[in-house]
Amino acid sequence: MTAPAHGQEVVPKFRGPATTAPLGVELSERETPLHPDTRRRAPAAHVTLDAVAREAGVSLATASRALNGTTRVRDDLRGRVRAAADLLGYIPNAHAQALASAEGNRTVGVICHDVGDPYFAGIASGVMRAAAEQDLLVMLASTFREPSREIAYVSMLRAQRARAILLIGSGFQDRAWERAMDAELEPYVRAGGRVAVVSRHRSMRVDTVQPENRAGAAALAASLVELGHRDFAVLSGPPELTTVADRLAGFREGLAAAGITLGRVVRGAFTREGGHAAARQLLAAGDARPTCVFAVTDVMAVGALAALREAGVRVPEDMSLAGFDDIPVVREVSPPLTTVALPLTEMGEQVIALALRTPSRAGRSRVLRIEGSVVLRGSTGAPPGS
Amino acid sequence: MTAPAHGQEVVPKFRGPATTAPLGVELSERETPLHPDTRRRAPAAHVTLDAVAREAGVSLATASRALNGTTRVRDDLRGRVRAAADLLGYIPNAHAQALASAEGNRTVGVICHDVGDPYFAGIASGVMRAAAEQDLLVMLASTFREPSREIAYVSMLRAQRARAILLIGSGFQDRAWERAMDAELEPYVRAGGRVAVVSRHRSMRVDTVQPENRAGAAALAASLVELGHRDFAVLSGPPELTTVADRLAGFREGLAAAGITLGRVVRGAFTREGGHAAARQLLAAGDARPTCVFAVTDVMAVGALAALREAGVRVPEDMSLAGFDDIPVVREVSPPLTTVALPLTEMGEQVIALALRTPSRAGRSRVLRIEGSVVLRGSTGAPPGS
DNA sequence: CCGGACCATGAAGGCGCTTTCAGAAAGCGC
DNA sequence: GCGCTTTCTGAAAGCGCCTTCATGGTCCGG
Repeated sequence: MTAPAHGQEVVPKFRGPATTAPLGVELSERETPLHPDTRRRAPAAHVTLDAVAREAGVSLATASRALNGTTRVRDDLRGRVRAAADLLGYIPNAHAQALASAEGNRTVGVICHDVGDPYFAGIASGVMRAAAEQDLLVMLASTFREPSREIAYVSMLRAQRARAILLIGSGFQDRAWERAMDAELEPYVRAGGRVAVVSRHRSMRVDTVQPENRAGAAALAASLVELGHRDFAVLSGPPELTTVADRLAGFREGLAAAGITLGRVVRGAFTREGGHAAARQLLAAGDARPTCVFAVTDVMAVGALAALREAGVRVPEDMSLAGFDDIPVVREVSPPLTTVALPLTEMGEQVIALALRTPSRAGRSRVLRIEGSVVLRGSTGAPPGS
Repeated sequence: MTAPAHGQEVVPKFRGPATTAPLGVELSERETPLHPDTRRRAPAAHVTLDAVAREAGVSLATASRALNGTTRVRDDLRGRVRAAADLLGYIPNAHAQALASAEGNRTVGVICHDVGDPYFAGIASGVMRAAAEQDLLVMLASTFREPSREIAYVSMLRAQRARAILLIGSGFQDRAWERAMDAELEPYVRAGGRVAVVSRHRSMRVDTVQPENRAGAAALAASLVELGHRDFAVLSGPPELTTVADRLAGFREGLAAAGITLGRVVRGAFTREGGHAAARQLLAAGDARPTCVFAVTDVMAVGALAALREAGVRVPEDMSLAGFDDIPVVREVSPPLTTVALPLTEMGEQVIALALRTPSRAGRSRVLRIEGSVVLRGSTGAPPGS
């Protein structure tokens, strides 16, 4: 569908004036020297193994064996093949390889909510490191928290015959979605695909890296009570996320153990802005203010901290604030945030290891529980007037 | 290819004891219900188009056409094929598709230094968003700043016949490396592959999103001079990174324009810790302290800020501090950092757009210049004693 | 010096799909 | 009703590679 060839090609030798595009960016073209044959728009075909074999004067089969080392090949032939491959710049076609060999390809799929979020970036970083060690390529997808998109991605990864699919981040408490996801995953697993997840527990019979959200939140609550707090509020996220539900429940349990009932729960988006808005909403409410606030994620806590500062609420003198996850940024803000630390990078490494490990007895899924540890930092202190 | 049915199925009803693993994590197995035929380790073959065609009672060719809509197919047949595909849970084999059609596959490769770094996470996020819109799958690789690994990844992406390869982040000023990279990229481009980069300019005749590092740093310098500063220091990164060289040079130029010579330049790693260490080193030196410090990236600036605080140096009262990039965290620290803002997400969207756009006249590579804008925040002020 | 065991090699058959190419069916004007 | 064009369908040829399978050659003991 290329334009009909002109008899004469006219390339204006024109160093484009800096045309100014919106947003303060500038687009220009620069001329580059080119090999004569590149000018013709005839995408030089890729070098195939066949060409290598011919160049080396051996059969296709031998060339394949020489390059992959599957079978012994006479040394001199192997040398010739290698040399030919080099000379021609041969790169095997991974698709053809995957198709021909039952071995499956060397790619794994990772689906998270948003790589831009430090929580996922941390886990993804761990996954990448582990993948690199095993010589695997990672296909990363961000769902931007849209459940349907997550399913669509699983489907795409299935089409790619990814060796494993990793689902990172809270699932959704939605029956229909769960069923759809299960319907997508089940045939994949049956066909030999591996699945592992981080932070999901409902209806998933797959290997899981499970942060102890509930216990962690409970422990945090206990620590905060110990500081002297009695009036609490929680900045919560979307209730359909299992992580949110667990942390909230855990926090409640922790308080209950000390005979305290949780006060207000304000709901916000699972982002910095969500935390900011929730905190403002909390302050706006006329009620007596809590002495301590727990944001279900650090990302939200950071937003909340900003909101408190803007409102002139001193942390921790007027109000204590705590989060969950221990993303890097919480150590940089001031005061640094008290939180429940999760080993994010390590979790990423674990989840891929779990997926790739030889499956245990058929039908058994493993659960790797990750205990969070409460880290008290400057954002929490004794309640005012104590 | 289904497993032979058993007469009787015996599934041990055994809830595995929780075996405790190192690192405060706990590994346990849980039993899951399984379809009888899943027990046999005979990875149920994938459903093929052939099966769908047979189920629908049409030829392979028709089934293909019906599903892809490449040619008109009688409505009732198309319906039957669709239904059969659905029923069987057919998912096309992307490898086979890629191999058969010259269309190439729908994946793009992205190589960055480290997704865990907020700078790259921001750009990656933009890439992912744009890719999602175009229904593309992204293969993401982190080099962890090892040049050779970058080349290896390009090679892997070539093997995958990725539609485009995006190189994100500063290149290395190293002749041998450049040559090797070029040798890898050139055949790829000749074969119709697209390449686009962010922040590279040496020896690359490819589409580029180029932040104006030099101009940005110069403008920052001018702004700082305007605040009254005369004594400057720079916390610099690995000199082989082009970005570092440009920002440093730009900052020098900006100062020179005001007749000022740059004082100390302390070199550190391109990380938070690198910035921290560099700042400490700067303070440790007996010299008269500069009144203003420029860290070549925000990530380093954040580390430097921590170091200054630890050393009891007040920012900006005792010393001003500025960074470059405007990653999200700099707005959260206190004081918030002065920096040169780059539209990271947008840059990610642009670089993929650039790569995917129909190539301009043969041999022309486009350069999209991104102007950074100086954002003065709390971390900079008038020099002490003024 | 011959037969069998062993090995490296080449020919050929897929892997699952797209896409010509040719043929059957249907619609049209004369 | 005939010949023509216009549609749509099915057969078959690959895409690039791996992997039996069979073959020719070599090495050994007998």
